[in-house]
Amino acid sequence: MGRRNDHTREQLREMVLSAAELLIVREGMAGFSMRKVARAIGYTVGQLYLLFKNQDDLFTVLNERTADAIYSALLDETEALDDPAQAIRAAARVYVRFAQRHPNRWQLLFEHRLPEGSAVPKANQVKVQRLFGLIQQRLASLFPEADAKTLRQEAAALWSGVHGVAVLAESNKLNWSGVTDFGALTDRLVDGFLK
Amino acid sequence: MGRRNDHTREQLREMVLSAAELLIVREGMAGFSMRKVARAIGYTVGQLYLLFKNQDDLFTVLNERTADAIYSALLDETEALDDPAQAIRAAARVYVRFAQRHPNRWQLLFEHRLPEGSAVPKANQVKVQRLFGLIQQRLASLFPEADAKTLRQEAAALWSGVHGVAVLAESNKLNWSGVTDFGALTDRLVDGFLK
DNA sequence: GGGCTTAAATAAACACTATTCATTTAAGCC
DNA sequence: GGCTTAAATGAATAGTGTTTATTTAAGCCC
Repeated sequence: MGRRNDHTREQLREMVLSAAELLIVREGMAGFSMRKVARAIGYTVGQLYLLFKNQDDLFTVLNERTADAIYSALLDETEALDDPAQAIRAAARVYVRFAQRHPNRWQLLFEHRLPEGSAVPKANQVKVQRLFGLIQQRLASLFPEADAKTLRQEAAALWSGVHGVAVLAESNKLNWSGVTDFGALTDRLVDGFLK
Repeated sequence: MGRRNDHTREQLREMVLSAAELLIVREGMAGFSMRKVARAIGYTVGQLYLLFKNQDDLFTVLNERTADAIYSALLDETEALDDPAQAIRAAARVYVRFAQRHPNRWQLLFEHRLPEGSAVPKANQVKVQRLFGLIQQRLASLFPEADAKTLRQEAAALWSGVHGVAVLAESNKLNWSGVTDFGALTDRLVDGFLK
């Protein structure tokens, strides 16, 4: 076939994105291919390259969405909490749980690298930093007397730690002998830190 | 050519491993290929498959070596230290620095996944757990009264955190606004924890 | 309605990849 | 010197991302 006009360009992009996301969820990065995505939406590969610059571009957009999903999850579970310490604990647990429940999307977000030379787009950086911003705010209201710089460093240390738990919960590397309750592990880390 | 007998089977394996490691260091997982390795040692691809089961098998052996290298680095920088708190601080810094200095080997170790179904070989698991064991010991001598179980959990929480700093130092994801001194960040995390 | 323009979609090609295996080559032994 | 056997090759298979000439049909004008 040639021109069909079944869908608008925007609709097509959306179809590609959701098919790609489903494929990532089901088969992970290893099982992903542009041809599979094309087949899933009933078009040929060539069409994908009229909608996205290349595979990395497609991945970048998917990662934006994953960052949004994490942000929403964090917001949902913390915005009702007034106590900043409790909010941080809840946020950490949500973050770790997201990694466990959506390992393939998590991996795409944090392990996929663009070819060297091409920088991560601003939009993506902002969306990822926003996650961190939530914690920084809570920490600020927990320690109102602290100056901005130490606060940022403190937040970075804390959230690096939480990120580490998430990474290991998801990958099962380091295979902790006997430690399986990552929720408790997260609490331990956060509580150890907030004192 | 056919049979040459230039090298023993063991020598050949060693040649493959060091060529593969060099390639990983230089070009990372993305730039790696079996053909490049074969070319580098002056043999054809087919030969690689007489020496290693497949690419994943080769990667698994490389990862064993990386785990060894990290273990040696940790041991070198901590065995002379008597104070367990200082030893843990030093170990954490070494761990993070390794990730920064050898990002491609680090990535292969912690981000490469075997196809689902095939388990990580025992030898590899042991070599990675050994890293964690070092910290656990130091923590044990720091808190002699603690029971084994809480000690393990405490060590897991601490080392997850350190691992998180390493991951983020190496990947530069989360792009901390302004935080560039990951050594200081590591100290902050460890010190926050040891209290 | 028929022809024209133009955008949408395809199909085929290119240069790669991991992996397998029949075939060839040569080293070591009788 | 001939035979056995292990070492090494080379070609083939089935995939990959990406590009591009070509085809198709939708929308518009006469």
